[in-house]
Amino acid sequence: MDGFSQTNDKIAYSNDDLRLGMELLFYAYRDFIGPPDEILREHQFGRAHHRVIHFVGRNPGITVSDLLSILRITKQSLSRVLSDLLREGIVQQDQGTEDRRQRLLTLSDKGRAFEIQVSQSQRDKIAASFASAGPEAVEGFRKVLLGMISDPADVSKFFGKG
Amino acid sequence: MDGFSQTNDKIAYSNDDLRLGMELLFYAYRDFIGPPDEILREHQFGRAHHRVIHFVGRNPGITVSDLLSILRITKQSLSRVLSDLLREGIVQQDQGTEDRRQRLLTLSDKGRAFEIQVSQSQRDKIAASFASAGPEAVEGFRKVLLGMISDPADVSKFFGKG
DNA sequence: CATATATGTCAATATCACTGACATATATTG
DNA sequence: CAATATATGTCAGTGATATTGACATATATG
Repeated sequence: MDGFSQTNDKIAYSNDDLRLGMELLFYAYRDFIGPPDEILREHQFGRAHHRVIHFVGRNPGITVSDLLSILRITKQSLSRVLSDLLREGIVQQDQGTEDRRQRLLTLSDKGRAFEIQVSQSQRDKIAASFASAGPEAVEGFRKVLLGMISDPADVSKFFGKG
Repeated sequence: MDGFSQTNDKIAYSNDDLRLGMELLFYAYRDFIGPPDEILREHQFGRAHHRVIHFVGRNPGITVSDLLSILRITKQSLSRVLSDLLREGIVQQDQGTEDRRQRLLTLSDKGRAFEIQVSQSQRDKIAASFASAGPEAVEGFRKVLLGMISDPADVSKFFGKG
């Protein structure tokens, strides 16, 4: 029975199954975002800075508006964070060539080094859990999380599925 | 090859594999916590209130200090949120019988109804993703997330594994 | 030229978290 | 019993992250 009840060919998950899923997500996220905080604080940065660094690193040349739509925050909120990172030389801003209104964002060398340093604990944690859970579990992890994302294009466009 | 490279009997995940995992977690969490916000705002509540409602509902009679250790926040932070919920009659507080210093927290009928209302979108989202991904994927999702939680006892103690 | 878009900035406000200090009631221990 | 520890609550100050609203500039597009 494996913890769920079966009706015809559909599997109905109990309230407890669903709550467990919600809590696993809460706890994993809680423990995932915690460790980088200390390093960030030494530089007077917070989690918002980390998110920007991550997504700019992942998508070199991303525009401000695309970054806003990933982060789902307002430009006023991004502004403070981004100007910190520009001032510290972590992120670079270049005028777009096709559309010169755009400010294309990339990490500097310093920014790339910082990204690696800050995210190391997260990479280690994911790598350890992936290795321990095994490839089928990893595939299931991906499938379920992808199914919970409102616009899967947010993800796939950055991983060459399109 | 399935997207990862193999060395002996260990599977090494690429930087991109790990980043994908990090982003899936970010996006899923982002989209998961968004929808309840509107309902909460109508009651002048925020996400912190939702978390308290969830975990008190999940663990009736939980003590303040156990709740604090789940949420990993300070008692001063919890205080504001908890007093809102007590004032609104969502959460009830009873003196412990064994240890009368303790304040045992439970949801009122009103609180249980509110919990169902606020969390409905999250249950729907998880249920849909579980159903679409299939039972093996669900098991993998659980395994990987559990592996990322620093203290798995946080979870298991509430799900009768001990 | 008129309008739309991409970006930036100023100001006010709310939520959620923190640290530090101190108070009260109750339990535990020597 | 006296001393100490624990569970909880509260006051005060601060910081990070987010919001809405208003307005400005540069550039693109019709």
